[in-house]
Amino acid sequence: MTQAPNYDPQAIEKKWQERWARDRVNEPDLDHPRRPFYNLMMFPYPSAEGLHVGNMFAFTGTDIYGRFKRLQGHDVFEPIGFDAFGIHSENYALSVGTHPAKLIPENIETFRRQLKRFGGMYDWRHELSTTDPRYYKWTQWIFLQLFKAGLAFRKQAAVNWCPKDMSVVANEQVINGYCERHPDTRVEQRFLEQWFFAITKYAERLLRNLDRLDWSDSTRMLQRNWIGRSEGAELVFDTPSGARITVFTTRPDTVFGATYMVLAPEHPLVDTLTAEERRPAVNAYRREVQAKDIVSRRVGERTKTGVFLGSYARNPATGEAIPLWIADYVLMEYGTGAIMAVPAHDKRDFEFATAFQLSIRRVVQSDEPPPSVTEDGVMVNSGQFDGLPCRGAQKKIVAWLRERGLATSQVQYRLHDWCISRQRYWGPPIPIIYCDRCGPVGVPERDLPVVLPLIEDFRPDASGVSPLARHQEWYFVKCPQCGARGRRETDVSDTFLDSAWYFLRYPSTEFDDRPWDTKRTKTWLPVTSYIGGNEHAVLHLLYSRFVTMALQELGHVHFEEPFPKFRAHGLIIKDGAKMSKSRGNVVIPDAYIQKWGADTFRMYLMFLGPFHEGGDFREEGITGIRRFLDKVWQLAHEATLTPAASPALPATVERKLHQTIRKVTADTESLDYNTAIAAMMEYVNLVREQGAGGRQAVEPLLVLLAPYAPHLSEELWEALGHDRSIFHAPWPSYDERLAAAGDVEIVVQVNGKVRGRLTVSRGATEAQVVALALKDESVRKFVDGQPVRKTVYVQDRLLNLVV
RNA sequence: GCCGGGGUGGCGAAAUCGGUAGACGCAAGGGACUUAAAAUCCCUUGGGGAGCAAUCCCCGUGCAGGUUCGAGUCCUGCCCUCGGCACCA
Repeated sequence: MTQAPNYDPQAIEKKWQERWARDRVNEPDLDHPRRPFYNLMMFPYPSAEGLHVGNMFAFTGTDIYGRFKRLQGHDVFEPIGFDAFGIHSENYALSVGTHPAKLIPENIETFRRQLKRFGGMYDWRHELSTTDPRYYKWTQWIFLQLFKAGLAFRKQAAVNWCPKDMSVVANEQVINGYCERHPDTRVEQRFLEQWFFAITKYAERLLRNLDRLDWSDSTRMLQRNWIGRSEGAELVFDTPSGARITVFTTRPDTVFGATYMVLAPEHPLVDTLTAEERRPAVNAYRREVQAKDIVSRRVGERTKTGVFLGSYARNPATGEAIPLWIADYVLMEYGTGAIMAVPAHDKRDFEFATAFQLSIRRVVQSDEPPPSVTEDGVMVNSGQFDGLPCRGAQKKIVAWLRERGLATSQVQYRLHDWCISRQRYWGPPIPIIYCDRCGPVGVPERDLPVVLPLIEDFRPDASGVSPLARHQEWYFVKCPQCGARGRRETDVSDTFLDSAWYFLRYPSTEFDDRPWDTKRTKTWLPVTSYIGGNEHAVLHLLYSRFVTMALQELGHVHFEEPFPKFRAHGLIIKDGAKMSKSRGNVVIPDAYIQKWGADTFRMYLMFLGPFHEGGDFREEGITGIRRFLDKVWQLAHEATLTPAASPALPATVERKLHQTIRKVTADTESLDYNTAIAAMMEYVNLVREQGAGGRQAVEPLLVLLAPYAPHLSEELWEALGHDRSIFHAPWPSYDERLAAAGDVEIVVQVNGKVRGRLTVSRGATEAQVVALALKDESVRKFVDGQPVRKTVYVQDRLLNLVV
């Protein structure tokens, strides 16, 4: 036998990466595709540490799917770009004392090299970076469209202020009261004028559409939770002062048990409702609460505090006068900022009532001591509603109060409007000019982009004003409407706005006169398949959906959901913990690729565990993949020696081949890459065992393997005499009959316990199998002469004899 | 507290509809080849027990019950763990 060349991954991977680039195999015809398939992965943030294995895990999984679709005959567009603006980049730049405008291009260069090295099927013609003025021009343009439509607006609001970042951060970037990027820094409460996007206007649609999106359930659940829909009613409580207090409640059936009321300390009616003699105490309490940061108010001390206002409201159901209080456990941002307190049936109200000795009245019968929150009980102490199940009573009570104008059905959402202002430098300037006469005016579209000036002193300070304000010649500008001296908005926009539309830009990167080309967009969007991490379930994915919906309403795109199909991948952890620089457990793939080659490393990551679950990175298993690829290498080189018309495969190998094609096809489609790889391994083991190599056994295998190990498959495909890329080959088809042919082993149970195995031909009847089973010695031993009372037969699988 | 994943050998994991638990791989042990090692190939490998042996029996998928001819899978109640939300009315 001729000596096969050694498998040298470094050499063949270089060879094929160069050839793919030369022959433009990864560049579909964007204008005339026959079967367009937009295969998208979440683009990376180009950190200084470079691509880590977590990125590579996600990108490999996406790339395998793209290559699989390519082999199935689709024109696959798999673009790549960089999410390079943002506080994260800026903080890093500050820490190393280099300007981000210098640092980011270097990082991107590293990422490019790594992404090319691992063999991603990227169309580099359409690379983008969010920091490119050619890109963020259109980020600003989107802001202006939303501004014109009234969907971007300014609002004085309690915002989260991170003292480390020295900037406002969105609710989504606050984790348990701590800054997402500074887990040891508590976020403070500040009142500032900020730009918001009106995402809450779309809450219902964002929620409802989830039902018809083909998304991972886990992701949909996270979004549902985040949007936080509650059904209930708004009830009106009159006061002697004439002021009416509206409350939101999910339990209008308990209104007879409302024995006091609580307003948020910031509630606008507090002044009106405070009795003169209580004013000092009330004001002191309000100051005390304001001094607290959002965190200690929300997640810190849960001890109930509050003060009595010295006045009363009338319970609309009972007509009783009930005392009015303010307390910081009621939040101005949710509902109406005021509640009716039902201490018998709400845990928080109960704690408060107990602390301040307020009366507690049960209105739902229950065996538990108060507070009982059950909705299964029967109404008591509730006038004409006594005896009704409280679920049914909800509607009746609302209807009864509605007649007097004291109730309306109401839906509340937990979702807040999206605060996009950042008092920082490294982002797209918000394209607004303030004029004393005209107010905030949008920068005219012909003047876009508002270029981020290259300033050396970009360090933020605690003033709440962006560093851009220090740049005088940039700051002062003529009002586009009246020509008077105006001032530019100095805040930049949230980096999540950059990433909320990048998928729209990819197919149209060469156009500078439009954000996206209508025809290209009609051809390629919405995105056919999107794969990414669940850490973006409520940030990026929700924002992108909102921006797309708004753009659709404004007539700029033809669809309202950008990602009809989304799959969440798992997380690669290390030693049981999330990889992070601070833990020092970040794994960089370069050394592994250097040692084992990209193909081995790609497959190793996919074999680690289920793609949607992720797994713990440990190096040990990698040799198993290399051994497998060595075997494929050897089989293929042996096959080059067999004639083109090689003899037919033995029946067992042929059957296994068809079963393997079936399984690899199904598993790759569902992203179950670990079991697809296992199936290919089984097949190779069988072929070797049977000594049944040859072209017929190997060529279909190489195509199945091509998405996983593209370089190796190309090399072997060429060695077998093909002169076009393996990615022009058709995905193999299987014959269900051949996959099923042959004998089957049937398990014989007696009373549910396995007592024997029979080999019969496929499709054997129950009678035949029973007859055979009763001849089997070990089966007879357990039947032991007793009459068979019942038989259960599962075709081609199992027979159970019950005696 | 609420909402979701998940708990299977020494390890990573498999197991369409309820139908042979542990595929595939790692590690480990034994053997072959070799002067030797590496590589490669072959065998063994959930636990316990019986037997000279081929082989056979019992137990086993977090815990306790249940449904079923049959449960890793379905139901009830717990425990642990990971993730999300959280004074959200």
